[in-house]
Amino acid sequence: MAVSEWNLSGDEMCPQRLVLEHVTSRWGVLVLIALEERSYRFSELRRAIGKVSEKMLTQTLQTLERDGLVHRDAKPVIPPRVDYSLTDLGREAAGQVRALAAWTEQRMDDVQKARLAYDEARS
Amino acid sequence: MAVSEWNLSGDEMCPQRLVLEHVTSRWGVLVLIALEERSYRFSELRRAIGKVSEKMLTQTLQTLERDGLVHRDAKPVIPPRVDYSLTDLGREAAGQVRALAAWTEQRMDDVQKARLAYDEARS
DNA sequence: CGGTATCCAAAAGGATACTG
DNA sequence: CAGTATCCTTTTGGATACCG
Repeated sequence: MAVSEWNLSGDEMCPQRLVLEHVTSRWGVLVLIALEERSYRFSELRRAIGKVSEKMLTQTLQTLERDGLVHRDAKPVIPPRVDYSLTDLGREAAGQVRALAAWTEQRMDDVQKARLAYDEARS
Repeated sequence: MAVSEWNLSGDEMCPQRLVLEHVTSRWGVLVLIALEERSYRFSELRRAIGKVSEKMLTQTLQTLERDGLVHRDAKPVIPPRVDYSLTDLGREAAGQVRALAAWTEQRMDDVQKARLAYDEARS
């Protein structure tokens, strides 16, 4: 696919670009990596991730569910209990995201050095 | 690395997370994929990508240059000529990003189906 | 040509209160 | 518990004007 086709046409993005944004979004990345290990309940996931607001976690989970990456299992009990897990498609996505995350971790030293050199050259 | 460590601590993100944001940012993705093919001049790159403003392209290129992913070669001529290319580190990053992009392209049909099913179930 | 600086509109994100 | 609804703040992005 050509570079220019990954861009906006008129006012909207191409659909691929949207999925890419969803899985690489601020909380999307963390949700996918967390759920790759095991399934989580809503509040449990919220604590695991750390500082995400209810609103953003809900929004992120709904987006990923709609894209078919996350499975939502709401048990009809009181108090409510909802379990989230990855679908097969979601596991593929999580693998890709984790690869990218692992790369940044692996090359972080090189990036830090580059930043120091860059800042140095300009001070 | 544990999930919670990929998150914010106090007010700032962990450095890995920042690099991840840079390479997966709206224009960062397109810049990396474009420069993976060949080097570009500023305006040429702008046309190739399509609808990016000067400001955002400049900002994106500076961020990626600072992270050591993009090499900036400013020729001392009039009119000015600046060539952008990938560093070795940048080529690695571009490979990862392209893998993720290729995945979204490959699985787009499944995602579309999931979306239709999701919307259907709620209408 | 390849930027920088400034201003403004739009979108993302968070705090709080409320509900089944 | 797991959300929804509302309001408000912060961030992002683009248009415009100017400079070396």
